[in-house]
Amino acid sequence: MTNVQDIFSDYVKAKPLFTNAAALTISFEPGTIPHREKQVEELARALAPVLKCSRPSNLFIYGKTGTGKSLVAHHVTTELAKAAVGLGQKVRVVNINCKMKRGADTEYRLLATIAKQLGREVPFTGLPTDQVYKAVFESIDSEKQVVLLVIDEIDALVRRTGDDILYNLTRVNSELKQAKLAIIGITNDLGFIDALDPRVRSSLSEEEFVFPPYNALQLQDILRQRANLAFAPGALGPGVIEKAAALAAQEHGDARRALDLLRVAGELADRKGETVVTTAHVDASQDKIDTDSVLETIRSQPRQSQSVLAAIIRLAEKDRFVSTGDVWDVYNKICVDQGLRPLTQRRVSDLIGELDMFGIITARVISKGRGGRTRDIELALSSQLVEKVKSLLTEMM
DNA sequence: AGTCCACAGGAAGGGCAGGCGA
DNA sequence: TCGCCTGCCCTTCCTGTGGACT
Repeated sequence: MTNVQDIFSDYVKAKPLFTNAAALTISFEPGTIPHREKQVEELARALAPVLKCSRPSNLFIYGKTGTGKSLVAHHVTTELAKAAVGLGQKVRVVNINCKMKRGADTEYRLLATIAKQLGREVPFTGLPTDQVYKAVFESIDSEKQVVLLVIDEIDALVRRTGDDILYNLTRVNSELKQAKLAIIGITNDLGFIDALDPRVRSSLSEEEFVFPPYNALQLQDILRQRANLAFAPGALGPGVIEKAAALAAQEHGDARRALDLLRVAGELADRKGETVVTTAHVDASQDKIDTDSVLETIRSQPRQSQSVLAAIIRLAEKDRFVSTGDVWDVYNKICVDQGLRPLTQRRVSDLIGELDMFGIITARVISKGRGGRTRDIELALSSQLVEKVKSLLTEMM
């Protein structure tokens, strides 16, 4: 039998793999950003007018997930604010991420978050919207300053709330007496700007920047830079960085994914008490990341949504073709068993759409002629993962 | 060509909870 | 405590639709 004390003492005695694991997280800001020198320079030039207290153009940054958009924007605006201090100017940077739940997913909350970051407390619900606009406006115009409003995942905001808020924000400048406001919009949806109201489009997107995906070699450079900070010398086995970079390059050159792969591979090796991270750990890391994210998504869903998924799994085991109507029938039975009040078919249809969006299922609208129009629903998970999901659902329901 | 199925999905609105000021 | 305002989840009602069948 293994002695628990031995495990602990082995762990303490073992040479540490990590020297600074934080260097592998997305929030870590390295001093330089490899392969984004051009973008950093262009963005800096576009924002430089701030230092002469004039308003820079509103900017728009496009690029897929993990292409360094937020990192570059954060880096340049932070440096800009520093430079401004030296010149006796005041630059305030307000960072908003619209994907953060309860942060900026509605017009009201976005405004409340902006006001809060500018030092003005606004209750997270309760006030009429025009009053919140007023609070934001006043806190921007409270002194002679340039406010840079960095809105990350701006497409998520517009999808949820429409583009009125952007229209209103872009018009704020004409009313400001002493301050100036510039908006930096960041999105990974390349078609996003075309869907905007033309008035918003022209004023919001005065200058555009496109961040291309990283290729495998560039990802290797990024990983090496971070790995040098994160791992002890000799902790990475041969081919580890190359493998993590190659896997992430397949996922549209996502640096975030590459960093996650390396970090989790390190954690897996560390947990087993091994002194070197190998390519096998990178493979295991890929599985673990995918599994964990799926299970976590499912765990965070409300019971109704879990019941819909349980119905889909039950049907998918019997039949290859699963339609919305089938799901609704089985879902109703599950609700009776669970003592849940069943939702309407309309609502269940939306829940199916959400599961599709999460990538847990794929739901394609098809027409079966006289058989009607419905969705063809399939599980998008491996059979191993389905088993794990099933036991998670039985545990939770 | 027209019909008809089984939904998709948009629009409107109800009910509730959280939070405010009076 | 009350009236008001918000977001959120949900229902109800409705129109739209691809393609097999008549």
